[in-house]
Amino acid sequence: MLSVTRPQMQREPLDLAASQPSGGALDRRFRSAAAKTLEARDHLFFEGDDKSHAYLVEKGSLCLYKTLPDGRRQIFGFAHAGDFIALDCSDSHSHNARALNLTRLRCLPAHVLKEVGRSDPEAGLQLYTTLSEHLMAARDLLSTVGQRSAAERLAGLLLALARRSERNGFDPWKIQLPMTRLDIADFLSLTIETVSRTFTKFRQDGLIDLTHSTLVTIRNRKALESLAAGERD
Amino acid sequence: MLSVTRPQMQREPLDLAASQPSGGALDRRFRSAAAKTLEARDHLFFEGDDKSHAYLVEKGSLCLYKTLPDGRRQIFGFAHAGDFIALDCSDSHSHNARALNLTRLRCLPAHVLKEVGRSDPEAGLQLYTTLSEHLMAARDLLSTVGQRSAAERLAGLLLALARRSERNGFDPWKIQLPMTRLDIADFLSLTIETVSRTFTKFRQDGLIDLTHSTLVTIRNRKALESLAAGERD
DNA sequence: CGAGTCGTTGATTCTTTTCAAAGCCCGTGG
DNA sequence: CCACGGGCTTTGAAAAGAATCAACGACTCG
Repeated sequence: MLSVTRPQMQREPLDLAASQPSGGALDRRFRSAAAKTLEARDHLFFEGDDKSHAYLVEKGSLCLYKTLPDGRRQIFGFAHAGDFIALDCSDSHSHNARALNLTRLRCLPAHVLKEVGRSDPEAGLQLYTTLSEHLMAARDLLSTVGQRSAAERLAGLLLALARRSERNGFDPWKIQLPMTRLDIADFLSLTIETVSRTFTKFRQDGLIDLTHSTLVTIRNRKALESLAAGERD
Repeated sequence: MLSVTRPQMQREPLDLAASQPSGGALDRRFRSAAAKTLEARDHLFFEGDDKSHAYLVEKGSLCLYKTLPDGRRQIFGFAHAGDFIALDCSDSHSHNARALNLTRLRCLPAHVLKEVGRSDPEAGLQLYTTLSEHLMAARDLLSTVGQRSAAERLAGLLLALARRSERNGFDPWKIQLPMTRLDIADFLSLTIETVSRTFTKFRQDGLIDLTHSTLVTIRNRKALESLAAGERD
């Protein structure tokens, strides 16, 4: 391994949605755009589709993913209220977007987005910052998936969800999972069995309670944090 | 697994450097900026450092990586001549950058970059496209690392290097590896032993020749491509 | 020539996946 | 109200793939 003699600052890993306090100049453009509603499991778009619009999530949540020809799936993020989707600059979508539950979005035509980026410096800046955050999120997930064990990955996800919970004014100790085991597995690059077993292990070790398969109560945050930090016990 | 009934278009996986034909408006800004030279193994910057500049590589190559507290390392890209580094919009560097060999760069002060993005629409657009490409590269690598086997990952890397070779006017069948086994391992999230064994296996199976550990000749491109595509034999 | 770095190979271990089966939850309909 | 069915989750046993530990070989630079 490479030895680096400099101190390292770790960003919060797995910050699912790098959503800033909404209300930027870009937000305003979206809020006046056409609305759209999706049922659970509906796709907003598929990989390869022409990119007609960029989107702002107003309510609900979606998962963003890619698949290999044989069906293996990699989720690289979940988008929640306040998050932007498909901000990148390409003519066709580079991934799929599917609603996890009832979802409402605002749809800004792609050419308008490009025009806004050019003509409105403030919106352009927010576009730039948001894209940067998406990039950092992707790289963080990459190093999580590439370097961490199953337990470390799941601990990181639970803490990220807890932080999100807290940010939204909910109890940071009780996490209502918005996604299934399969979604978690495909996000963390594990199988559902491994995810399930890791949940069970966390419960047995007293790190969490599992009232229900979708309701996690954190019992030992310290332990989860030290796992997620990746210090290799 | 999720069943999607739509056709899927795969982007080229592992396009290491999404470098456009240089000569954009952004390039011009950099070319007139201060130059800097790094020896092999020198760091350009570390994670957490204040971001003073963004960079354009003029000659040589660097690797961009993150490390966990215990030293595990994830390389998420290599930057070669014509590539931009640290274009993202944050006050401190989110990763490390280290020269693989003798490297020359142009350094544009961060505040100038921001100003250029705001005031020069054409440069702003190139900034936007380049950042988008970096984002797609990160997501591609994520799904490679998350979903593919060791052989599939290495095949993908070799083909990406071959394409780069070709793009630069070199023989697309002979690849001069610019990085060590450790770099490859940390890029593909494998160990050096697994990388080495996979090279050996490719050689034994007649997919490549290994004149030297850093000189790969492609003998069966079809087979490599079908591996890299990820169709699961 | 010798030290050191990098790469290869072998034997073994470990984590995670795969395959298989059973349990649970929840909505539907009798 | 309870039985039935289907999807999701859990659990177990076996297998596979990659990591780890260890040793050796090749090449480079003093």
